[in-house]
Amino acid sequence: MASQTEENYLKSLFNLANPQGEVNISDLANQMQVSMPTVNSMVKTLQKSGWLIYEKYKPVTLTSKGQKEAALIIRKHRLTEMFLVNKMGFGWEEVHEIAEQIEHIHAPKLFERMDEMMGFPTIDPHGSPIPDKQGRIQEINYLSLSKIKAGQTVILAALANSSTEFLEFLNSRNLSLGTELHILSKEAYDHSIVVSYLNHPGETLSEKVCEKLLVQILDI
Amino acid sequence: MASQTEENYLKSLFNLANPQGEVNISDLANQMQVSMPTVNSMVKTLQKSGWLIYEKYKPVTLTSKGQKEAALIIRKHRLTEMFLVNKMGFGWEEVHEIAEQIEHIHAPKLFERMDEMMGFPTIDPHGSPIPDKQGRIQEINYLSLSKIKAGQTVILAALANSSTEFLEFLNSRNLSLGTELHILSKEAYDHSIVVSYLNHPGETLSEKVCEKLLVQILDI
DNA sequence: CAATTATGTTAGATGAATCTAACAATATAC
DNA sequence: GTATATTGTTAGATTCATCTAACATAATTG
Repeated sequence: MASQTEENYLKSLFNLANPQGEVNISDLANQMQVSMPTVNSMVKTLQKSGWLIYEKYKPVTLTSKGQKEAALIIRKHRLTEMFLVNKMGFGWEEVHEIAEQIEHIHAPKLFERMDEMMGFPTIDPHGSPIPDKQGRIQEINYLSLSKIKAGQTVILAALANSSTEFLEFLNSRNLSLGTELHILSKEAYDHSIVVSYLNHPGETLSEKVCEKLLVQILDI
Repeated sequence: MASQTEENYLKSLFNLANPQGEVNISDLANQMQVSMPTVNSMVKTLQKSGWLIYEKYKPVTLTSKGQKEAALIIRKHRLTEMFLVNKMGFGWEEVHEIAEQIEHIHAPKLFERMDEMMGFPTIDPHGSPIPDKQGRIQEINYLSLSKIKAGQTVILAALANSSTEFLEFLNSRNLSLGTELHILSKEAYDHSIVVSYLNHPGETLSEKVCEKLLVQILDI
């Protein structure tokens, strides 16, 4: 069984993996906020337990065992976030820190009960998919709002970033998942977008914000 | 802030304290399932942080800061147990192990929400008092069923032991908190008791069981 | 392609929480 | 009240997760 520290490395490895599944030591060190030698010794440990493949001076790759383990931790994290929002009345900006701790609890029944009580949700409060019990993750390919042409109507489906600051920004603009957005115009100079939704007739969203808003095109 | 390990020592110290608040090193070692030298070095650490008073070759005593900290951890444990039973449908025999992990979560709002959702309960699923937010614990002096005379009627109010085995025994006999018990007779030889309750007209309870059943006398 | 920059590794140290072996103090019991 | 048993302490080692300093390899770039 992986220690809490090891679990956090697995999660970071999973999230940092490029399309080939590779992760650089320096990126991992940066993500984990530890020094590179620390990562170096930890990847050796993780390799010994069969969680990843490591060769000197090469990026590391999770084994399928490691990928599954990571996905199951992410499953616990996302189920917890959804439970806190749906069953305990938390705001979507409050749940990450708590889920970060609860994801390490070893109690299968606890997470099964959460899942059951919520009717087996497939996404978390930020629109990210919840891996299933086998650690399989359903990849949904949303589009970034920054890629949408003026005139189109879309539904806000997920967020590419779920930092508290970003979530609080969205709260201040009354933006939540499921909101229908009409793209009124795009500014060529700074790539900002003007949208209308609900009782917001013309809200300007910067490129930085648009990149993080993942949407589905509404075909009417 | 105390580490998870330190929190467990504080909790054990709180539970093992005699009426003078003293705890022996050997009892603590036994409770924590570690060696005495380990406890010896840990009590020195805990003293440096002001959680307890330690003098060579003397039993240790929690400071009031240490007592409060311990009570607040126990508060989180008991709130969690109650939440798992009342809001998530767990049996009283299933919750200890989970609460043992969740009690170390640092998230005041999580426990405040649990408390709120349950209407601020004062006891946990095993009848033990839940310390308040200031770490004050309301001492309730129930009587052990083994001390009750034949002919009396009592209400099962709490348990002096909450091991899974004992709770499963009680489940098998349909005994739960709030059950009204009529003491039919006491056996002088082995101190067993015959009680009637619900649809159990004559159930014999051994002395060992009676000692762990804490009751209130029903004055009619 | 050689020089520079970025990335990765080794060696050695540290603090936390644990252990065993050996020793010391206190308590108990004839 | 000494001998024995219980309880507590010291010393020294171990494992985990971390660090810094120094060095090595790989990648980038003029």
